[in-house]
This record gives sequence, C-alpha cells and structure tokens, in this order.
Amino acid sequence: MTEASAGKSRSIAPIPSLSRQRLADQIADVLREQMLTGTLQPGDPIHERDASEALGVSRTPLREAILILEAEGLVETSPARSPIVANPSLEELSDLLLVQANLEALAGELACAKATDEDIAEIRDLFQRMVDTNDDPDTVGFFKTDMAFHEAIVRATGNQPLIKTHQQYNSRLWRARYMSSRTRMGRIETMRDHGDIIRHLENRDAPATAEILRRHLLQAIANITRILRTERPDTAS
Amino acid sequence: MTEASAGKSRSIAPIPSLSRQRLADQIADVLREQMLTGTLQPGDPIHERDASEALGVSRTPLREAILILEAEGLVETSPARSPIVANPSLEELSDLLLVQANLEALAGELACAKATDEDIAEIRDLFQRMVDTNDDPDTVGFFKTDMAFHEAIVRATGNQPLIKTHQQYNSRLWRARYMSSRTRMGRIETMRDHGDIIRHLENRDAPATAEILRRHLLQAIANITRILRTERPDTAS
DNA sequence: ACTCGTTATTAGGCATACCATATTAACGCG
DNA sequence: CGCGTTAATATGGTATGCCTAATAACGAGT
Repeated sequence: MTEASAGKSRSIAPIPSLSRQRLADQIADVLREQMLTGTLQPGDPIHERDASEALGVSRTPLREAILILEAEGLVETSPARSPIVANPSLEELSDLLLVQANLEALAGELACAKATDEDIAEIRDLFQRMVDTNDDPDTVGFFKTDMAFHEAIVRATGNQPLIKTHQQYNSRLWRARYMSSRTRMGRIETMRDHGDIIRHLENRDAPATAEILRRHLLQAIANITRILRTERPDTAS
Repeated sequence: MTEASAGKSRSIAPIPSLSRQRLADQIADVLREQMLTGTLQPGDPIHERDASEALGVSRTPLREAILILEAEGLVETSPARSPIVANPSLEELSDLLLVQANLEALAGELACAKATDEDIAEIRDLFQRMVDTNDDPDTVGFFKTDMAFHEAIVRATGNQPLIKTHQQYNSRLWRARYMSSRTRMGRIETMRDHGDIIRHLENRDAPATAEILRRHLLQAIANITRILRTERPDTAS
C-alpha cells in the first residue's frame, strides 16, 4: 500500500492525478504507440475482443479508446465493421499537410511575439541535438527530435487550442512524414530549414519565421507525393 | 424484398443511414443541440445516470457521447467529477478565434482556386438570405445563416480535414459568436464584411479573400472581448 | 457444375451489474 | 465550540452478458 488505501491523510503524494488517468486514455496511448512502431499498420483491423484480451482490459475501455482515436482521425469506423487503423490517401495527406503548414506558420508568427528566451533556447537545443545526431543511423530518434522541434515552437505560442490541433495533425501525419524524413534529401533539407527557422525566431522576425515554416511543410507535401507515387502508384481512389 | 432483407416491412422509408448511426453519435448530437439552445449551459454538469435516464438510454452510449464531445472540446472532464459543459475563458475564446481566423483565411485562399461556380452561387445565396432577413428579429436564424455562409466557403475547398477542424472550432465558438452577433454593430459589420468576401471570392482574388476573412474573424475577437468584459469582468483566470 | 438460399458463426452495439474512490456529513474527542 | 476522523452515499470506472446484424460456408436444387 502506498498511501491511497485507508484514509486519505493530507495528500502526501502530489502525483495522484497522473496515475488516476482513465484506462481508456492509457489504452489510446498504447494503441498510438503501436501505430508509431508499426505494430499496428494502416488498414489493420482492431477487433474489440482480441485487442482487449491482448491488453488485459475489458472491452468497454477498449471501445472508449477507439472512440478517442476515431475523434483524432487515427482510426476509422464503419457501421458493422471492426475499426481499422487509418490509411490516409495521398490526397488526404496532402490536405492535412496544407492545413498543418498554415498552423505552423501561424505558430511561428505568434512564437516570435510570445516565446520567452527560455523557450527559444529550448528550441535551439533541439536543433543542436539534430545537428549532433545527423550522422546517426537511428532514423527514429532523429525524426522524433525533428517532431519535438516543431512541437516546441508551437508550444511556445501558449495557444492551447493551437497546440492541441497541431498535435493531432502531427499524429495523423507521423507515418508519412517519417517515411519522408528517411530519404537523404529529406534530412539535408530538414537541417537547412531548421537552421533558418531558429535564426528567424531568434531575430523575432515573425513574417520570415512564418514563411519558412510554411515552405518547410509544403515541401513535405512534394516529398511525400514523390515517395507514395513510387510505392503505391494508385490506391488513392 | 426491396431493401430490408428480413421480413420487417414495417417502415419501407429509406432511413437506414440514420437508424444505422451509432447511438453514441445520436446522443452527442442531442447534447450539442442542447448546448446551442441553452438547455445545457456552460458549466452545467452532465451526470451519467441522470442524463442517460432522461434520454432513455443506458450509461454506456451516454459515456461514449461524452468522450466524443470531450474530444471536440465541448465538455471537460475531471478524474472524479461529472463532466461539465465547457465554459471557455476569454483567453481561450481569443486563442480559438485566432486559429479559426487563419483557418478561414486559408479556406478563402483555397476556395478561390477550387470552388466551382455552383459553390460560389450557393455562398451568394446565403449572403442574399442574410440581406433579406437583416431586419428579422430572429437572431438565431440570422446567426445560423451567418455560420452557414462561413461553412459553405470552407466546404468549397474540398479539404476534408480543414472542413472538420473548422467545424469543431465553430462548435466551441458558437455561443460566444452568437452573443457577439446580437449587437447591432455586429450585424452591420457582418453584412459589410460578407459583401466584401463574396465579391473577392467571385473575382477569384485569393489574397484579398484570405485577408478579409482573417480581419473579419479577428474583429470578432475584439467584439467578444468587449462583451465579456462587461458581462463578467473576471473569471478569466 | 454453378447458383441461390439458408444457416451458423463471429463481431460489434447496447444494457446492466459490480467495484473503487472521492466527497460530504455526522459524530466524537480534545 | 471546533477540528479531526470515520462512515455512508453518490458517482464515475470497469467488466460481462445478451442482442442484432453481417458474412461466409455449406447444401440443395436446377
């Protein structure tokens, strides 16, 4: 027993709210992680009974987790079918990136006005880490730093709805952008653009920061289009 | 038989899509409507047992509906508390509107390139309806047309993620924007701006359309700020 | 042999029953 | 009289069982 068994004596532990997270949220986290690692791949069905048994939980919270992921656009449900992991078409990815480009442009603009020096220092640290690990073969680690860099910029705006929306778009774009980043040109472009971004940000040059971020994301559309065109020449309805 | 496989010739009416909808979705629709009409007001708790009984459903789909609305930001949940109808602070409304302004600016830009003539005709019809009903005391009807006008522009882009995100932001902003539109100045400004918007849209002038839409929404921030400052001088953390 | 119909199995949707915990009120002690 | 402790109650969280619908396989009839 830790502290929560008998009487609730003066709340010694200030961390109860974290462990008190809903099971559905925890399950959603696990499923998200499995989508990232590839344990769950686009198009894979998620059977209620199988998945709940595999995770050691009952069907109810599993169903609720599916609801959460559905709202985020990570799974798709059909009336009498098992929910399936979203498998966005090229058109949908393009649409998502177009919106994301503008969200990040807005974020860059706001960040120039609102970011503290500590925020910018953190962003620069993330950039530095990317430079340091540029030759590292760990593509996942490099990419996660890439994502963290962008998220840090958005977080520096302090605009909660923007942060949340941006995060959800990132979740849906994770796989596509990861594939895009694995190309050699992807890394080179990323490094150059990120250098420009942090420079404009430190200069508090809002228009320039917004524009480079928009271009950076729009470039991703071209990259992903090229990759998907070769991998799956059609399937985009 | 015609379409109903089993022998249930009770109702031949083609309402399968409606009855086929998940109960949770229907409940979420009802709750959203109640938030719009004021039956549910910001801060009101939604007790699982009471609400499910009142709607004649069990707690399970009611809980699922809550999850849907929570993902949309319309209700907020705390670990051991009944979920409550979201009561966004002025700061949060401002943040939401700032993002929405940029989403609509993007939509206007895209619509200039992608909207069909029929799309634009529909948007003009909505504008005309606003002009016709300008003297109408039915503030809700007028406001709904206002919202429909903006949504039609976004829909004309054909960008599904953008449409969905815009719709969710509108849901969260509904009440605040409705209050804003009830002021006389609100209507006058709305009419003038909408006239400019449809004009630029018909000229396919993307930069102008984007800019007027952004300004239109940013103006709403000022309006709402003024209203809330008088109604509830604080409560904004 | 092929096609259509019927049945069985499977899986998701909903309801209900159970459990754990937080909050509040009442009682007792200081 | 006030504060602390404890117990009761209410509420959200979780598990499970039943119901309905879709699908696939098998059998019969042409």
